[in-house]
Amino acid sequence: VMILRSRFLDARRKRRNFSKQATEVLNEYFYSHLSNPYPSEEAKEDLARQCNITVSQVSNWFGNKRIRYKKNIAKAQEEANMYAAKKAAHGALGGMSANPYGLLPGA
Amino acid sequence: SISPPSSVAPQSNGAPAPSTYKWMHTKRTQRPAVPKKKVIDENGTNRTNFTTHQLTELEKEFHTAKYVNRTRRTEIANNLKLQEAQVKIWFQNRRMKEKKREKEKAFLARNSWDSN
DNA sequence: AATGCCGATCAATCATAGGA
DNA sequence: GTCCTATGATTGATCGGCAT
Repeated sequence: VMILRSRFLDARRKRRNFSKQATEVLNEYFYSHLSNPYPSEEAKEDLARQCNITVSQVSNWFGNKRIRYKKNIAKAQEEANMYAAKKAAHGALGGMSANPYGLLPGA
Repeated sequence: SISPPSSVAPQSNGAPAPSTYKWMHTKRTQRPAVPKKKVIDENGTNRTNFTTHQLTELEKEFHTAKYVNRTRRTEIANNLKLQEAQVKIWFQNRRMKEKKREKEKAFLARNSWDSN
């Protein structure tokens, strides 16, 4: 209790988890851009609107996601494949084909 | 719309796709300390935790001026026992923080479609 | 060539939410 | 209520680019 951060001042740190749908939207974007999960400012604003959160929160989410993904690639890749499969099954006719996500569990 | 720190993954030919991409390996030099001087911590974590006093003083200074001269910066660093670079970085981060808050505020105001 | 600032990000940590 | 993990936010410091 010496230096202690006067953290109690950070009342704003009253965190609330994002809605399930919001997390779903963010994850879908993240895993469909796994080769470069760095949304542009515009993409962030778009995601923010879709998720009903702020742009900063979108930035925080991606920052945390990237770091934590790296922390445990093995575990995260399962989730990655899950989203990849989900997208593949759902977006067979979708309108995208540039360079999807591609993961290989064999590693 | 610009500044993706790292480009895309190799994705050459034949192979389906890499299981890992460049951004996943990027190891930002594990805390090499600020600019010059080096004071490696117990393990190498050089993220200094400013004391409440230091932060309070820095905030006061910021309230006076968003930017610091070289001379003022030297004084502050001396008084607070911080590296000049740390003071410089602190002000930089502080300005960014303020700007971010203003930005959110504006965006939020724009979003609240009341104006009836 | 050197130094400062910006914008974005990193990386570690804080503090709480959620689940067992 | 206790303990542990998941997760949003904060922040000192780094990276690349650009300006002075």
